[in-house]
Formats: sequence, structure tokens, C-alpha cells
Amino acid sequence: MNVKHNKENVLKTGLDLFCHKGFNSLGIDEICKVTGMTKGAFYNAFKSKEQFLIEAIVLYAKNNVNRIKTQLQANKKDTAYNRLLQFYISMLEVQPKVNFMGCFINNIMSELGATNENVGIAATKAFDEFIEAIEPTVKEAQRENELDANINARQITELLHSTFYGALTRAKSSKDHQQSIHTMNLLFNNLKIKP
Amino acid sequence: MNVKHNKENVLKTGLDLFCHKGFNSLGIDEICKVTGMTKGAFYNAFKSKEQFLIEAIVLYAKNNVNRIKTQLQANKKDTAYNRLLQFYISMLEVQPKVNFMGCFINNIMSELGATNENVGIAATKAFDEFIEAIEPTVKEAQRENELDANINARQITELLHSTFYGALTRAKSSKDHQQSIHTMNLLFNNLKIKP
DNA sequence: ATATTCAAACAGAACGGTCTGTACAAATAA
DNA sequence: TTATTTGTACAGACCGTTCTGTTTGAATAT
Repeated sequence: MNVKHNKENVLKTGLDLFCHKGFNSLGIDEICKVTGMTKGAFYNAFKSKEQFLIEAIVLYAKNNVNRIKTQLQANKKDTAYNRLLQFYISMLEVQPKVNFMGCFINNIMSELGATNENVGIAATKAFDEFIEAIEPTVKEAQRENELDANINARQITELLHSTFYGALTRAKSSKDHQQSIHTMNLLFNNLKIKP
Repeated sequence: MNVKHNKENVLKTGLDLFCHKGFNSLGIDEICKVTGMTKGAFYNAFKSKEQFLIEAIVLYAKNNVNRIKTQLQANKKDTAYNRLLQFYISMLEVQPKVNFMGCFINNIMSELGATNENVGIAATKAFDEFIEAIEPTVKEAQRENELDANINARQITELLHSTFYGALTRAKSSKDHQQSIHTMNLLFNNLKIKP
């Protein structure tokens, strides 16, 4: 077996598996089988399955924050408001392609947040990072007079975040992202300052 | 042991346990221990753990729909808009008392929706019932001119629902319901027709 | 009223399978 | 050589489910 098993690669694969199967339904054996690792190598690299999950959460958070920042900073010719809306819509539009798996952090939070403190902490931190990555663009939209500058930017961001995650969960449940896209559009419409 | 083990009572207890521990973290042994049942009695009453969960979901949905209807129809002296807002706020306010467990349906959906079709169907049905229980009061608020009658009532209800569940998940994650209450207030403020 | 029958409810040990984590020897690197 | 990493087998716990035998209580027969 000539495959290099650096932690980053294994984590990437494990993260993908966790995304689709959750924590309890995914065994170490399967992770090893898919990555071509053996148990010895796995437990040499990771203290435990829990620790592996936590590192996967951190990796997911990092990737997601990067994606948020990249996507919100692309198309700068467009307004901040439009970039925000497009960002959320695109996250919903991708759902059919990923089997409506929703948000990994949300899923893990639901499965383990109540019983496993360390996992709960890692997941909460990830959530916070997402919100912080979005807030600057909300402020930008306020400066561009498309979102109400009298409302605290953080509050607006929290509202966008909550509605989006609710809509994402709804899409996951109903296996239909169109309704969720309508919901996000309706919210954005309502928040937009009428000229 | 003189306890009567009718299904309803066992389901009630099991539901409570599922709410706090999720599906995979709760074993049949624990259900039996808490209810004072034995395995024989359990498997005589229920086909499987999965079937037990599904019946618990149905029970939860029934209770919750009743609670929604009762709460939205109380205080009729208040406007429909205010009753809606108060309903959501009260659901968030109770979170500290239930250890920020969030919504049972949402949790189960996140844990099993992707891997277990039957559970997914039951959870989706529950979600739909909640929305249908709320929609009439949204229509009422439109008739009372506090919500925009030009927008489809179902769409507004979906928006309220999504934001609420997102906010609930956020409260669960951050162990802080105040931020979520702000979020719901902000949404309602924005939706209210300015006089 | 009393005895008999019988199906459903129940007890709880046992089973088969799965899981995480460990032991330890072999392989490799220093 | 000595230290580290890897491969594999396995320990030990756990879990959902099944199984066998027992209790129970109502229906039926005497």
C-alpha cells in the first residue's frame, strides 16, 4: 500500500463520510477501508473516534469559512445585498447534489451536542465562525443602503443565519429546496430598503 | 411490579428520553429500566426500536399540534400577529428549562433523516402538520392588516417556521435563548405592516 | 359456581453481530 | 541498535433482537 496517509487527507475523507452517515452510523473500520488505512495507523494518528470527529469539525469549519469569504467577495461588481442573497441561494441549490444532507455541523450538533460536551463546544465554535464571516458583508450592504443601517448588523446576520439554517433543515426534511429558496427570497425582499 | 405498562405511558417516557439523548445514544435497556418494563414486554408491545421511535414521533406531533392550536387560539383579545409572536417567543423561553434540547423532530431528522427512510417520512409529516396548524393564524393576521395580505400565507408561514427552527437550533448550540428571541422579534418587526 | 382451555402479556437469559480500542509483532526509519 | 510506525488479531463491552418458559385473566365448558 503506497498511499500517503497524512492526517489532512484522512480527515477529508472521514469528514465526507461523517457528512453522509453521521457519527454513530460510521465505524472506524469503514473509515479505514475507504482511506486504505489500518487500525494501527488510525489510532497512531488519532487519539479516539471522538477526537477524529472534532478534528473533522475543525476542518469543515475552516473550509466553510473560506468558502463563505470567497463567495461573498467574488462578483464585487454586484451589490453586497445581492451577493448575500446569491450565497444563500447557492447553498440551497446544491442540496439535491449532496442528497439533502443539510449542514454537517447542525447534524452533529443534533446527534451528539446534548450528550458529548467536547463535540458540542467544537460545533458551537464552528457556528459562530460562520456568522462572523458573514457579518462584514451585511455591514457593506448597510453602507450601500440596501439593508437598514439602523439595525445592528450582528442582529441582521443572526436573522439571515437562523432563517437559512431553518430553511436548510426544511429542505432536507421535505427533499425539496425550491420552497426553501422561496423562503430566503421572501426574507431578503422584506429586509431590503424600499427606494 | 404492579405498574401498568400501557403503550401510551411507555411512549411518553420513551419520547422524553429520546428528546434528551437522541436515538442512537438511547438503548432499549435504558427505556426498560426507566419504565420498569422488561425486554419481553417491550418487544411484545413494539415491533422494533425503530417502530417505537416512529410511534413516539407521532405522539410528539399530536401533542405539539394541540399545543400550537391551543396557544394560538388563547388570548383572542390580542391580535393574531401578537399571538403568533408570543407563541414563538414562549417556545424559545422554555429552552433553558429543557436543557436547550431544541426540537425533537429537528433532532431526529438530523440524526436519522438521511439514513432511515421511514423515520424521515414520519418526521417530515410532523413538520408539515406544524406548519398547517400555524397557517390559519397567519391568514387571520393578514385580515387584521398586520401582515401583508399580498403575500401567500403559506409562504409567510414557511418563513416564520424556518426562522424559528433556525433560531431554536442556534439557541441550542449557544445555550442562549436571548439572541434567538431577538431574532424572532426582528423578523416580526420587519414583516409587520407599517401603519 | 367451578374447572378447563387458551391466547396474550410478560420475564429475563441468551444470541449474534458490531463496535471501539488495545496488544503485540513485524516493518521501517533514525 | 533504538525508536517509531504499521498490520492484524482480538479483547471486551454493548446493543437490538429472539427464544423459551411462565403468568395471567378472560372465555368457555362442565
